[in-house]
Amino acid sequence: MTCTSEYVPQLRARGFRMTSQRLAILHVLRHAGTHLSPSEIYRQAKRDYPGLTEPTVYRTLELLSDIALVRPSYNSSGHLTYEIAGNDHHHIICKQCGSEIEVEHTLLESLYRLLETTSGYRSIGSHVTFFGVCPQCQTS
Amino acid sequence: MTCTSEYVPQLRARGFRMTSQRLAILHVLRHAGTHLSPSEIYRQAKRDYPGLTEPTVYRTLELLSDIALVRPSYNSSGHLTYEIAGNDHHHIICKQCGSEIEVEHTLLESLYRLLETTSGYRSIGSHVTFFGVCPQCQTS
DNA sequence: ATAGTTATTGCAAGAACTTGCAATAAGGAT
DNA sequence: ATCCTTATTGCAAGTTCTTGCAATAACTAT
Ligand SMILES: [Mn+2]
Ligand SMILES: [Mn+2]
Ligand SMILES: [Zn+2]
Ligand SMILES: [Zn+2]
Repeated sequence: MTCTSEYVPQLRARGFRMTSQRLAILHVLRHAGTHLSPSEIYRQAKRDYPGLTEPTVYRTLELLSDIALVRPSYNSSGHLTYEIAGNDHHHIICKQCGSEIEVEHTLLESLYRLLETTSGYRSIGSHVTFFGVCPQCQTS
Repeated sequence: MTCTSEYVPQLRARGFRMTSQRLAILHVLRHAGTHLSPSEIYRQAKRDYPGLTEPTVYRTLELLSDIALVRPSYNSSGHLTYEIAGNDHHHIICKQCGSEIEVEHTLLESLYRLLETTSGYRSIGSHVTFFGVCPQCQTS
């Protein structure tokens, strides 16, 4: 499945257009498979499309988040990072050393049901980041 | 309980000093009782202590977060905001209209126990923000 | 009270992020 | 193929946030 064939319909369905800039950014995120900062995305996508500018990167990442093609999250220093949307998961980051682990979404499902019934809010979102202290840092 | 008498010992206990700047910032947050952005905190605290500068505000908020006197969180547009530490709670923000509600921490307690046992991480932190769609926005 | 130690601050410069607006180009229609 | 509409971009300027370093002031010890 190529980036073009996969993402063009998803953009069109919402009334958005595919552009070289968006394709370059999606390509970077898809190939990376991890969380990337806007500036790192900018740096890499510029290789594909040298005319790319920073404002476009920021605006594109926000759009792609809105239509759920990418997921925003915060790293240990509180800055926004993005990753390509895929299997649902969450993160726990160590407050002290910054080490990060993934958490299956299934662990949160009963909480989400509870939140939805008690709050009335729906489709309460994925990709949450929790902060704690990792096993290593607990000993020292 | 005055700000000075309450917070001086908490800073000292960790080897930090109380300053007019920190006192002014703590005072603003305590009086506000809601989430405030760094620039709003700066604006208000400057009234108490006109010499205050922005770098000090940012550094202070980070310090106070580290020692848990204030809690950081993200608003609907993804920007950092801070509130004075108090009763444990979390938030759900509507992705569409930005409306925000609080969630008792007790609702999350069993999840936290589950996360701690499965991950090995400890004291997994409070003040999480979930994103969903509020009752009003569901109808339209 | 005074002096000494060093955490904290202000300054200045830089990096990251945002915004308005005119120019461009994607997609639809002819 | 060509034109038309308007979503999208680049540019330039502005705002927010960060960082190194020298000056300041909080606390300790005398
Ligand atoms: Mn992730
Ligand atoms: Mn809160
Ligand atoms: Zn750790
Ligand atoms: Zn809403």
